[in-house]
Amino acid sequence: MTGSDASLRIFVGYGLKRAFNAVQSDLTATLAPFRLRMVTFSVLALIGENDGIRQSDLAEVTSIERPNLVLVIDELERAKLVLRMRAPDDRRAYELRLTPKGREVLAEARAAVAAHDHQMTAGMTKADRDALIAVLRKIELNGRKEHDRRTLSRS
Amino acid sequence: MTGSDASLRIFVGYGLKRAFNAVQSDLTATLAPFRLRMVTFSVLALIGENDGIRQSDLAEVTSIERPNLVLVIDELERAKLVLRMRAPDDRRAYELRLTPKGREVLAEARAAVAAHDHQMTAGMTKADRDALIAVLRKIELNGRKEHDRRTLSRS
DNA sequence: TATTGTTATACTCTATAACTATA
DNA sequence: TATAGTTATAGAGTATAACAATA
Repeated sequence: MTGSDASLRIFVGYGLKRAFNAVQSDLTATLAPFRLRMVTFSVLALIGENDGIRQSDLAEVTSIERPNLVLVIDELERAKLVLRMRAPDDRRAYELRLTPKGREVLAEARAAVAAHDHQMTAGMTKADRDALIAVLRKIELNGRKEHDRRTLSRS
Repeated sequence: MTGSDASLRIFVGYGLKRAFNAVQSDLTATLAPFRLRMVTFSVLALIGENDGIRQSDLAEVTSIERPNLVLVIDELERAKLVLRMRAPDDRRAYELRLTPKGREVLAEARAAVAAHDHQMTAGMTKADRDALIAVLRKIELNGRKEHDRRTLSRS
């Protein structure tokens, strides 16, 4: 007896969870050779894209709580991929920048992640992928909208 | 400065994670009034769909490790939603069944989850949703295929 | 010997409160 | 008084090893 989950397969959320679990597991294996985790890869990419971004802005973009982001940056700094530089105009803040090594590792890891992403979506055209990305963004926004509705009605 | 994540938005995996986070957060709020978590709801639904299923088969279907599933069933049993009954043909095993209260709570929770799922996919037609579910399943299978490839090449 | 359910445990992820130094 | 970064900590969620009862 193997059991069936047809009654849950009708939900988008269930498919989302199972698809994400599969992707997460493969992505973790993809990033291991670079000594990166999903979260350190994302943060590395975001610093690369937003040179000089501050930790609190980065926390905002990633939805990572500030205290947890501190540890992520510590990890990237220890690996000599990222630098914390005191902001000249606000001595409480740090501006985050990639080191040359950080740029190099990011480029290589990004190529590996791109290959992984294409394998996960094997059998789909570029148009399919773009449509999927748009739908996922729409779901994310619907979720945020619901969250705001719940939050406001509690105030 | 708010920061941009365009360089990650090109990945399906990134969209998947962000969409799932939003859905998870709303689903958790949806299930709270029933004193259910995502995992207890899923397990409740699967027992409802597979009357008499055994814990090890349920662990297989859900990809939940056996030791962790024990605690989930404990929680559902304490809430009087599920019964462990000794299997007549194998006295090591338990057959899992819903109580009448379990069936009742499942029906109500399932209706709430269906409403939540539709809100998360607001703006999509039924055909859109079905197509999305099919794509997500495809990704899940691609992931499993990659996992098997990696696992076999290590043996 | 192998399997079912269980216990104990550890590791990761995430969330919150409170501190410091600056503003 | 508020904000940036930090520390400490606690709670989920998840994973593994080892055990008792049974096959």
